Amino acid sequence: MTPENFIATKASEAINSLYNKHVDAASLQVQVTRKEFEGDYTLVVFSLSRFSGSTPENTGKAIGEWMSSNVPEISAFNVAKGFLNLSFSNVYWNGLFSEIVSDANFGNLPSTGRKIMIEFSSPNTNKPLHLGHIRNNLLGDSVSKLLRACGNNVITSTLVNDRGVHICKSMLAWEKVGNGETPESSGKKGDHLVGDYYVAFNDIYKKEVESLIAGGMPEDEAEKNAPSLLEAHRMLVAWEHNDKQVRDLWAKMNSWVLKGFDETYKALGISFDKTYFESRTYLLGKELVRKGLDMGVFVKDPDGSVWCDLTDDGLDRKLLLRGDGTSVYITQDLGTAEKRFSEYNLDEHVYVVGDEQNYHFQVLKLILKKLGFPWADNIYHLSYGMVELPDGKMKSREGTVVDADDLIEQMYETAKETSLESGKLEDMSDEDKEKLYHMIGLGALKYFIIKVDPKKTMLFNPKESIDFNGNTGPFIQYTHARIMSILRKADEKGISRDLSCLKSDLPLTQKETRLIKLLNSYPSKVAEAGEALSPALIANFAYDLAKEFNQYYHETPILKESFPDLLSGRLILIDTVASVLRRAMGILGIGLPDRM
RNA sequence: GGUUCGGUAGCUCAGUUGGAUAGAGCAACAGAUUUCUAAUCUGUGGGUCCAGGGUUCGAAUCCCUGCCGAAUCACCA
Repeated sequence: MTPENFIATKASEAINSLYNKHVDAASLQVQVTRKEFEGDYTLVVFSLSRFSGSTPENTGKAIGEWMSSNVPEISAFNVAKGFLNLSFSNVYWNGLFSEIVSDANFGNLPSTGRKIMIEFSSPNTNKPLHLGHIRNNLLGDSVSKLLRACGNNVITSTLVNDRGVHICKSMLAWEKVGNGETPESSGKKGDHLVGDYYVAFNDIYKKEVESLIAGGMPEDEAEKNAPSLLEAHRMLVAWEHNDKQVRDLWAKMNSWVLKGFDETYKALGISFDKTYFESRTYLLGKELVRKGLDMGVFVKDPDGSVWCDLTDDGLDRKLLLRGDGTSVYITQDLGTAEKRFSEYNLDEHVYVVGDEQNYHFQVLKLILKKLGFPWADNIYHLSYGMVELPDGKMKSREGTVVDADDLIEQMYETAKETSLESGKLEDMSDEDKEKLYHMIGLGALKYFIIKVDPKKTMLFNPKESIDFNGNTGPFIQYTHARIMSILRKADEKGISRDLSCLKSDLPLTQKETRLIKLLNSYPSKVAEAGEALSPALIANFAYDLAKEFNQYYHETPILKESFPDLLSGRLILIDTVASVLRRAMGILGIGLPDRM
């Protein structure tokens, strides 16, 4: 039981005993006491005057007196306005501390038996990943780990958008001006190579449009009739008709891109349990359209196109099948959702997709509901805002896109520079150093992005992101490294860390009870974050804990003086801090080094 | 125009089911290193929580109106 629940329960008993009124413990408000007041937890008593018929102050006093004489764990109380501040005894904190230490599975919630699929990343195979994808990938990866920590069976998946006219554009440009260039022959990473031809296509296209306009064609018509664009469309049709030459080229270039993506994912420390390819799923959903027509939830227009009328729900009419019978994006999504739920027997499905698709997912859910699927309510769109740069939005046309690989490299380099400046790693092997630079650089990047509320448009300042102070990943990594350093030193000195020293009368300083309080709140923080699909909550928790530890570290000579039991108890405490930091940062996908 | 989401310190962001004098970091300034790692810590200054109204013991938080910003409203994906 958490301290908050404990107090609520006891307070409910107090009210029962004092005023002979029943009040549900869950309805009572208990919060952590603010720093400037004496006490550990605070019961808000304003609303309890109705039971006592007295002022909040008197009510607080009465309940406080009852608790301090009837609840041995409560050592003191004071009342300020309508707030009853309660202090726990040293015995209680020691007990709580022992519980945390002895729970090998601390912070991992019991199994829910629920199976959840989470789809994220979902890249197009015509260009490399950029900063926007990084936010997506990091969110998806950390949320999947968070849901696992919450006791769910999680399947990570990605849907590779490997077909469509945008892919044909890269292919076409490669055919025209590529001279047979390959990743091997050019030394370029596959996704970058293909991306270059996507850019090359746009150059060709732009010139064609210009010359058509110069020849007297209106702009909008020129944009539709540029020869290369028409050619790309013909290529798409050939692809759909399984034209061998087109398919071979497509398969070859896609394999380059996918290999490039794999490297980026590996550098980010991300993997998927299941990879779907749009080229194999894009025809799904037509069955559902038929079903919807039979059920009368869809309508067919005279031209043969099929629609779902959502005007009663405050939305528009949504197209599901074109007049020629071909499907559109949402048709495919309906089909894949149905397939996944039935194939995997899912309880929930989370989609990590940018907020420009909020409307799409609103519609998707609504249509699935109209089709009568009971799981339609268990679809969550984890929507995230755009990443902007100090000089504005990223625009691929203007070349202001931050490339994922470049960024990762840049973070690594900065971590390396800063580490070299500190000069603390001279005796470390080169191999370990490389690992460490990567861990720090990536930790900085991941933490910077994950700590921001997903739905907010965020500003990414490349310079500031590589800050190793303050609320950053490296700060937490550094805190961990310091703890490990102390533990190493303790081992050298032969100081034991025997759990038997944890007796109920071990004296604790205020800073130490604060640390225990924080540690103890971790499981409920995980539950809360899992509920809200918000790894940012975990990031902020980790920072709070690291900060609290650093303050403690500064004013407490951990290895100096004191009795053996006290010394041993302190070491166990900071060891537990390190272990909870590892758990929390593990959810964010951030590694913690033993030294740095 | 409709819908959805944002607006908190100079900047980047927290702020729990409505609770006490709204918090961090960065930047600025002033301090602390014979140390268990100073990549740290302490202090100072900095606020019309977009504006106005409402609900109540109590509002950054909930409701209404307005202002500003973003996304979206495709036979694109």
